[in-house]
Amino acid sequence: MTSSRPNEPRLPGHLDHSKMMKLLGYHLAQASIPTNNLFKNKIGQEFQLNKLEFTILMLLLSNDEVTPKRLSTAINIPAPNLTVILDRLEKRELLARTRSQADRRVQHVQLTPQGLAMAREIDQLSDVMEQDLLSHLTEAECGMLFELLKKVAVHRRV
Amino acid sequence: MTSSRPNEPRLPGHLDHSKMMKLLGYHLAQASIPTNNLFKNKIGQEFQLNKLEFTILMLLLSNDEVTPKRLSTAINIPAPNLTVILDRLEKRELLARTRSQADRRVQHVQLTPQGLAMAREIDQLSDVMEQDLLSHLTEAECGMLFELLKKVAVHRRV
DNA sequence: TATTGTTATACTCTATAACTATA
DNA sequence: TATAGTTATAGAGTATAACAATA
Repeated sequence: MTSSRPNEPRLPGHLDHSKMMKLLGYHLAQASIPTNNLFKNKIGQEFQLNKLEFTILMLLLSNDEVTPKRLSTAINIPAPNLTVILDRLEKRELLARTRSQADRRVQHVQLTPQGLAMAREIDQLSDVMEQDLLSHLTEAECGMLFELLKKVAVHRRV
Repeated sequence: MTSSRPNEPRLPGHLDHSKMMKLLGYHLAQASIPTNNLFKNKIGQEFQLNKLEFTILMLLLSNDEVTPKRLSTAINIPAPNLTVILDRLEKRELLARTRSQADRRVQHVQLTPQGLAMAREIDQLSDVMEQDLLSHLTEAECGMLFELLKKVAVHRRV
């Protein structure tokens, strides 16, 4: 029952996890632990933002004429959930929603001055965070890792 | 406000996501979409297992003398949540909990014959899933990707 | 009749405190 | 007094159906 390779590295708890070490999904999850923790410590906690909220602020920083519809498509969350998130960010006066004149069903979502300032700040902070995270990798390794992850991500037809 | 690189690849919803494309965490999340979907379609749905339950079955397949304590340490979930998961799997008669004779506080968690059969089946299925997922990568790329992800995962001191 | 966005709701996951039984 | 495991509970995150307003 126990693994035939007793010198494999083991999990905390000293359990053989060789059955998972062959799975990409497991490695992705393991690699996500430090990135998620770093995000929480460096950005999430201080600015009271979760990953989705962070992403929304970043998208608003680089795009005009953003609507909830386009956002929910882009980040792949159901419209009702996005409504709640936008409510939250609007209540904090980080963004504002205005009705389109051309089509009154549509809303335009824009950063407020405070939202813009915060978005710029966390954008810069994310660069620092990234340097820390990737300090163990050479620049070549880093480029390779990103390219390989993109190749996996493209496999989106499932 | 809009990105200075208008020919960058864009997100569904046609949004510029250049601010996220520089972040490892974002690439990990994007790459996790197909792996998670594939897991759900090939294993999760048919066997009614989530990722944690799958991991637990795999750990039980390769380890003896497993206790809830060791499991909760290994997969890093709070003990109360593990109790609920083990309850669920025990009710399905995939595993059994027995009191240790040496220390009656401790439980030993073991696969039942059905649990063992299922664990072996999903272990083999996970190999097939993996082939599909990595079919876009050469063997060298695949090895490189795993090594780079391990390097990132080691960065666990955060 | 279709689309944008909202409300209401339910289900899962995750996190914490308080408890029991054993040592 | 400390440890293994449980109970109860609260909070996030996620998903779906039904609705209002507009086209």
